Amino acid sequence: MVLQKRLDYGFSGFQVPDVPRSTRSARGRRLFKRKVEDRQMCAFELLATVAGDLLQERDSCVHSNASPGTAGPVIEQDTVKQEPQDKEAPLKVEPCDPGSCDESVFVSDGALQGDNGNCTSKESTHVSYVEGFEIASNSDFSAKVSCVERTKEDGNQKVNLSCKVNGSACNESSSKDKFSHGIEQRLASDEQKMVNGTAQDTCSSEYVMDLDNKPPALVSSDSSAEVPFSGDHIPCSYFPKSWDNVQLVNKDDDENSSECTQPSTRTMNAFRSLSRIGDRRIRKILASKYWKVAPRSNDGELSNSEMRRVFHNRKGCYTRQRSQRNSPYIRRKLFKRCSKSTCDGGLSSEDISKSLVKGVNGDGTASVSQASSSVVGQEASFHSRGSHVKLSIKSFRVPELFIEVSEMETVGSLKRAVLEAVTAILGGGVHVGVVLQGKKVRDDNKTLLQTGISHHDKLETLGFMLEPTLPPPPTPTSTPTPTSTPPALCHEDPPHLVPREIQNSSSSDRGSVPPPADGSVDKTLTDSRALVPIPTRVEALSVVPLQRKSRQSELVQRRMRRPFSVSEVEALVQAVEKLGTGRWRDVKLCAFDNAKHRTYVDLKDKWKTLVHTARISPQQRRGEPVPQELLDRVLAAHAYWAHQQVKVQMKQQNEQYLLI
DNA sequence: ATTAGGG
DNA sequence: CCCTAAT
Repeated sequence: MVLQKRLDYGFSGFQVPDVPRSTRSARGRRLFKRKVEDRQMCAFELLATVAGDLLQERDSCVHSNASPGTAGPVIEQDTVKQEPQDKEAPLKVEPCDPGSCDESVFVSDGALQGDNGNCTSKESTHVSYVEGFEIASNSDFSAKVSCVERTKEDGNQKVNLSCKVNGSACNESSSKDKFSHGIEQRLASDEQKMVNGTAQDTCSSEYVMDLDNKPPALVSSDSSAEVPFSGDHIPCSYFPKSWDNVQLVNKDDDENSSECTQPSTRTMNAFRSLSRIGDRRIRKILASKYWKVAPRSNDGELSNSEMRRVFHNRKGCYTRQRSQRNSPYIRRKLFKRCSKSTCDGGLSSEDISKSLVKGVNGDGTASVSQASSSVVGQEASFHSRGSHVKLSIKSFRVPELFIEVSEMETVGSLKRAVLEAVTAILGGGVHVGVVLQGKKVRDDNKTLLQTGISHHDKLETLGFMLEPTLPPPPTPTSTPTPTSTPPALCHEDPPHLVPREIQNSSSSDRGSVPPPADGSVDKTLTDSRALVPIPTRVEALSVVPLQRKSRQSELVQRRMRRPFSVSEVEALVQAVEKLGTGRWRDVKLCAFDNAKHRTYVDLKDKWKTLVHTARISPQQRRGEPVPQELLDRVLAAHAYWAHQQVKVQMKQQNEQYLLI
């Protein structure tokens, strides 16, 4: 079955490295404007455009305190609006340790593709806060950018533009164009200012789209943190061929616009987002369903071990996502498109800075400004520069994912499959949750069938959540529910040592399918909030995905524990009786060929534990009790094959001896 | 890719 | 289950 679901992602704390200074932003801005106008740009690209384009100059990263989460007053043009609640997360730009920042920016100028507009002005940009992304199943990227701040540098004059964009087109009920409209206005206004010179270094504007009421998550300022989104390039073809097919999704109803809490010295210009943003969606259907992913060129960045880790568990899941298949470890410039542009030496992949961004509180504003100003003028290597941009992504949608999973697979394997697919895109650090009909499915051991995920009707209500890996899921632990699918048993030659009757009786239930559990969905769902993309405990969450250590552990999290069911044990025993203890691959093929989550290593390990279990007293055994009869067979088979092995060795020795 | 073992 | 050395 093929699941095509949208991923509603809920975590925060991603860091996005900043982009090196680039000279070509005017073009980007125009493009941005145009794209927005055309509504052909999905939020994600919008983000890419805004962020990538605007982030270019770290040096002049000026940062504003915007309170994306709170509904704020409308900021009139040329008026300064001071937002009292600065608790929101302003960004802090800090020098980056070059050594620790080996990641490149994920934001690129993809949106600028093909645009050869004149680049007349230089612009520095800085994304201060990204609220989130939403990527819909049908193909698009959309993003909610909570607060994007950019600084435009015009000669010695700098204009800071602060943009708050939230997700999709945020329009009033009827006008789809308001979004673009507003942006347009803003742009026009900014440009006007630029022209008039009215914009001083503290002029900022804000584009506000639908806002999130939740406070932004702060990102840890650990410079060594990992940057999930960062990376080199990802194949250009990763992106939809035609952006005409992108849709803007407006998913929030939070109509409130945010305010800019900027320093009073700044002139602010705010575009007030239209109040009610309905749940409407403005969309253009994506024509091409499949994105192409070009094979990844060897960038030699992945060590063997890394690769291995990435692929380690793939066998168990069938993930049909090209990006994953072809470029397993995509944690590189996600937004990089085939833009060969870079007309004036703008952001090229090489330009991407490796520094990371650090998130900070509002009070960091001053420091940020300082930092940025201090760097201003250092045209040189972005490498040396240490500005950081922090982005917090609350939610986003992932482009179409095609995941093929057997109905007999467990929820856990489904999660892993999704996780792998998502990880390929995001770079890991997240945990995938499954939501069905509004309820979180917690039992990873249940099969999809048992959970009801196989029905189309229910499929509609199937959703996934991405959560930070860190807060170890307060798993109720219990729910042993060993309902694994009985493996196919080998129906073949009679085992040598097992009494016939035992064999028959034990294999009587072979092939039986566990009755679908009625309450497949765990009703003990903690709270509906789980579905809410925004984590409450921002602080806690924010730090998690950023741990550098996580690089490996995050990407390849430990496989879900899946205790062997009795029927599986039975199948294993039977197979080993027949094949012996040294042919795990054959055992796998024979008895667990359709159990994707059981590798031959697993089987070997299980046999090892079975032998151990059989040797200890029943009181010492844990977990689901294994029938003594099976354990007896385990010991018998173990002894038998051990003996066989000795015999073979003796024989070989004799042959050798004779030869000599 | 498998096997064998230690952790 | 994970990790690895050795095949």
